[in-house]
Amino acid sequence: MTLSEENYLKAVYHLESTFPEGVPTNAIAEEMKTKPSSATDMIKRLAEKDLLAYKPYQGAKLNPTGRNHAIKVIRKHRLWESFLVEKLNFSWDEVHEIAEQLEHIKSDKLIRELDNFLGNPKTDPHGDPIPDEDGNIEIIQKRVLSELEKGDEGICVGVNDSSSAFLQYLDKNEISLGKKIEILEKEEFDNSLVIKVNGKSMSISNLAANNLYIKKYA
Amino acid sequence: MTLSEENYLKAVYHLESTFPEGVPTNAIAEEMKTKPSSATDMIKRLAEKDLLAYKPYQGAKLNPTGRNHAIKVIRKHRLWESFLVEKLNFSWDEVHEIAEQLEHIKSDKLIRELDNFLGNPKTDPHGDPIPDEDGNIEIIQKRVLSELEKGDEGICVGVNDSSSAFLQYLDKNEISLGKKIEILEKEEFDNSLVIKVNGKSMSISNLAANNLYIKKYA
DNA sequence: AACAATTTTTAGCTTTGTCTAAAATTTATT
DNA sequence: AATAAATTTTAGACAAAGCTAAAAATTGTT
Repeated sequence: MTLSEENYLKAVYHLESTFPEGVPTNAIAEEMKTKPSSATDMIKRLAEKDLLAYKPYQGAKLNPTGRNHAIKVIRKHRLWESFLVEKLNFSWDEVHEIAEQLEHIKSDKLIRELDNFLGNPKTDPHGDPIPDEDGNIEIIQKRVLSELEKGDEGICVGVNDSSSAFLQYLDKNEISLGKKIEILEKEEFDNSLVIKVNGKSMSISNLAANNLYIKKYA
Repeated sequence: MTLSEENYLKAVYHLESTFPEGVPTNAIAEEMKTKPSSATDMIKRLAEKDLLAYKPYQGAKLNPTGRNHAIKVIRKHRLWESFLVEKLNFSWDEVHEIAEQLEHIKSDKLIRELDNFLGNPKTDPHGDPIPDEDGNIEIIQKRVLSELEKGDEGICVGVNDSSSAFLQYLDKNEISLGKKIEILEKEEFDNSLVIKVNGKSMSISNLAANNLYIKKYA
């Protein structure tokens, strides 16, 4: 399994939630920042290797073997991100690129020991669940902040956009995982929200609210 | 700088102590487990990129830029080996292959933080010196055990052969870095030695004694 | 000095993963 | 249903890094 093959599997895995009937070539190409023709080539190779199902013009669907591989890579990515933040003083907006490299290191023992060393964390620094050794991945029920209604309350459990820009915006406004958020107002005009967090009220754009995951209080 | 280029630089660096007048193509090919023709190709590319001096049939010589790159890779390799042993319960014979992968991860901050996290170790688990951030590498004055004479004493400071087989042999005989070793006898016939270590005497073959570095007491 | 042996280089081919441009297929629109 | 638009695939090229086989240069031996 080459580095590039692993990255494609991961891309297909992530896109499957948006395209459950088959992930389009163009979507894969965009995710991988390559051209559709390149994506086609790679998808064919992965189908050849029996990691996914592919019918021309019908998109790609991981089979259990391929999904397993993808999940293993994701497990490694999220464990390394946790390591960087917990042990090496990285902030949550600095870890993605490095974890993209580290996730391809091959050693079962390494990742098992790393998991133990970190105390078997359940989620990574962005709130995403870390699959266990057998590939089981906990589905955290979450919704985007913008879905909530006036008066609703919840806690911040993750982000959809892991870009430095967004994460630093959150840092600046003291919004982090575990924080309690209450909807004070919904502005019809631009779908922005007024929320209460840290006892203070602030305004948050629809774009930002679309990228913040909340677990609503029951 | 590709992974392969980094590995070649490292190979040339290691071979320069044996071939100070220029590292022969064949030696590089052997070290890299490729064919001489492949080595020639790569050496030319590295010369093209101004990392080493190359004249056909004259071997390769790193220039300061190339040497710097090589040392950085070696620094990363040895820090990762230390991490694996100190933090993740690896033994010294298990770390080499994984460090070969980890040494290519690109992030200055990562390696700086890792160094601090480990408490800025001076040597790796095999006794090899870890270069500092500026590429300064301490030359530990050492000699192979087989050079010592009857009655000499010293402490074990490193190994020349990092193979699992050799390291496990040392483990089995409770020889590790820092151990005091005294030469009780030299056997003329096969150049084996009788040594005292851990208060017990044992016999050690010439081959083994050639791969164990000792710092002789002044 | 001449020939043999060794070392090194060159030339040409392969695979991986990318690209562009053109062809084919599917979807949308009138 | 026919045509336009969008998507996807095919065909052919390219760079990296390796290979084999053959040529060239160097070194060693008589």
